[in-house]
Amino acid sequence: MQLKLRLNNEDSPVAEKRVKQAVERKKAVTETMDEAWQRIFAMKNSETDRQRLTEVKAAVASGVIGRHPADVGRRFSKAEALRLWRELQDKQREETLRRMVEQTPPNYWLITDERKLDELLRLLDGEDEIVFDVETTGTDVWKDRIVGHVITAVKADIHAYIPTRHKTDHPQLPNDYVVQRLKPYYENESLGKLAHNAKFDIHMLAREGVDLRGLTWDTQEAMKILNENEPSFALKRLVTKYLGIQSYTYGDLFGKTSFGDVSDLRLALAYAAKDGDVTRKLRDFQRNHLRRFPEMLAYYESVEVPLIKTIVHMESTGYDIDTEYAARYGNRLKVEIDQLHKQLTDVLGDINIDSPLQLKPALSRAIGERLESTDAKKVLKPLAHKYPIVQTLLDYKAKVKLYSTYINVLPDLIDERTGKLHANFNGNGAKTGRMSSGGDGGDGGSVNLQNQPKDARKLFVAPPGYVIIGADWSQQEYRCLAYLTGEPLLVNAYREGKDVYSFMASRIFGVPYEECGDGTDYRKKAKVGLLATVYGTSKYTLALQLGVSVDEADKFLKDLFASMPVVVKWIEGNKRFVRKNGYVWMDKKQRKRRLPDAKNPQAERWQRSRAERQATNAIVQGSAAIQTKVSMNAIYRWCMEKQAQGRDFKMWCVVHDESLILAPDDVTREEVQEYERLMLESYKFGDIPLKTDVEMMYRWGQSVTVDEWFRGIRPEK
DNA sequence: ATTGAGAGCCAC
DNA sequence: AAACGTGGCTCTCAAT
Repeated sequence: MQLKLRLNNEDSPVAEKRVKQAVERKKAVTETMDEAWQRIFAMKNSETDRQRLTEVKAAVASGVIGRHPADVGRRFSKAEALRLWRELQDKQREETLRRMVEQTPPNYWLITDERKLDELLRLLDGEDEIVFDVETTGTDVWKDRIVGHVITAVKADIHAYIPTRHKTDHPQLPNDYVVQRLKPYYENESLGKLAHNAKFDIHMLAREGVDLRGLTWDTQEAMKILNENEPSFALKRLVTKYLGIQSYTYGDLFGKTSFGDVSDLRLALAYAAKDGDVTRKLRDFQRNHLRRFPEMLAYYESVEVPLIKTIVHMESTGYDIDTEYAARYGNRLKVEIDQLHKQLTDVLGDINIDSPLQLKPALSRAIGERLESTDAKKVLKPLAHKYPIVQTLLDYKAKVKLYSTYINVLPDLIDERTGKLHANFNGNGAKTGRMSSGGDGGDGGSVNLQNQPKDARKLFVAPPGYVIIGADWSQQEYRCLAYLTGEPLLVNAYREGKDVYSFMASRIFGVPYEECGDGTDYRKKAKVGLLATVYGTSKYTLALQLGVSVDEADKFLKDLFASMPVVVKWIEGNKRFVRKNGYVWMDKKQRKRRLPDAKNPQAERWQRSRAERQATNAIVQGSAAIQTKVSMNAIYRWCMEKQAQGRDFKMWCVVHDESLILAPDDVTREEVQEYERLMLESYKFGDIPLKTDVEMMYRWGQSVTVDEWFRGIRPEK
């Protein structure tokens, strides 16, 4: 009895806690600070935590900061260390701000009256280029507002800050007045403009009715050309790293305070004008480096820089979302999801189906098979025909994904002011130079326009009076491969206008072309095989994909390679090159993909193999992306020309190998042909013929052909 | 409440 | 340890 009682006591959480505390007290007494740090650094810390802990350790060691007397008796914990980090931040922040104001250089001008503004504008009249940067209330280009303008007169070496909407008692010029005075300069094409992340500033200026022209350099995008592996593209980080100029991030100095709430304008000047100053210095540094690679410099200036305005235009166009359709569709999905959920919990018990951790054991028990994971494609799909509950689970998962990531979310992202959903596109989101989409959603919500599933695309509709025209490059990457390699098999197939997969299948399997048509096993295998070649798929993965043995997959790969010896040699050459140089070139040396693992003797074998696979993939993917970007710029210019003629054409969306525009719904056949020509002629892959399929639609994905459209047939609304 | 990691899944 | 390249969003779960 006594024993049992004692055990109960020991087991109770209260007792457990007491024991723990006792142990900790003992540790606090016995543990030195060095040991405490050792213990904390041995924990699984995130990269930011590790960084912070390192700073605190140094600050404690040098006596800048110390433990609170109340804490000294306790064990030094990671939590306490991170609390100290925050204190350290505050302390450093105040000190830094004070010093910054004190040390403001005389060529930093705070402009709060007309006389001084006049003086700046007279300077600008003698300039060839300026740096521009707007300070704002936040980072949402659709909701936030400008609170001040940074202008650097490059030749004069004057860096001005013109506050316009700060919450302060200090006098300042009204924003409308400043915009009206600056507008002629902002819009002057022959006055060059430099900026860091210009897309943001151009959007913000557009809000004020300014159409920025003459952009010549974006230091953020330039950095992505100079080193796509850079850990951070924030201006301050780059300036600190490459120019050796100590520069604090906005967060370091102001935390979460909106810049408009900075009431001390001397402080605002010291911070803001420095941006203009260092942006120009960073541009000079970057240009010096890029000049050693004339093709890269030319590509950057003629494609990447103009692309920024193209993207601003596309993002501004925005998307009309059919909210009624979304509501109906969403409700239906919700009902179906609830039904499926009930069926699942009836069998699996009261678990969270959405938690793989809970689902795996429950499902394993239900079907009596040990499961490796609950991955739908790899694990569940093959079991679906055997167990109805697995099929139910697959249906449930698919519907939940569609509902919670797309259908239920899209209507909430409509901007109240513009009535449209605005996506964010990142011009160099991928290290290969492809664009990415997402992020920057303002209040949490954000959307990726490049992974909308077919069913979600139906929510995107043309505005009244417009039609969406979509055009994709047929087999963009394989035509690019044919061009880059000169592989006769591919080149001949494209020259003769044949179906490449059928053509390949015919050669690999020694079967007549006619027997390798659409839907045949031969063609399917050739298609998977070509993909495998470019991606460097192993025989093991290929075996899984084709549903054959590893030996058969191996033989298939050998046959495939034998049919395309030039491609094989080319891939081997890429591997040799990347092993020797640590990077590869994309088409015409316009871009590099740096893969240092490939030539790093310290890297593991699997890391080197991965880098070698990435090398070939990056050349193809990156070169295709160049075609897309050059064409986007051409389409944008064309839209502007059409608009000048009173025809309202706009870029709507780009998804890697597909571009979509909005056209007036009285669009003519000639206008559609102009668009098609831009797709086919803006950027060629040598003399490999290009092909594009053009579709006309009111609702994304529900299309008619151009011929049908001009015969009077209309797609579903 | 916020943050970060991991699993999973959408696109090309 | 991974075995196919490039991305981004949602959800859970643990830690703070």
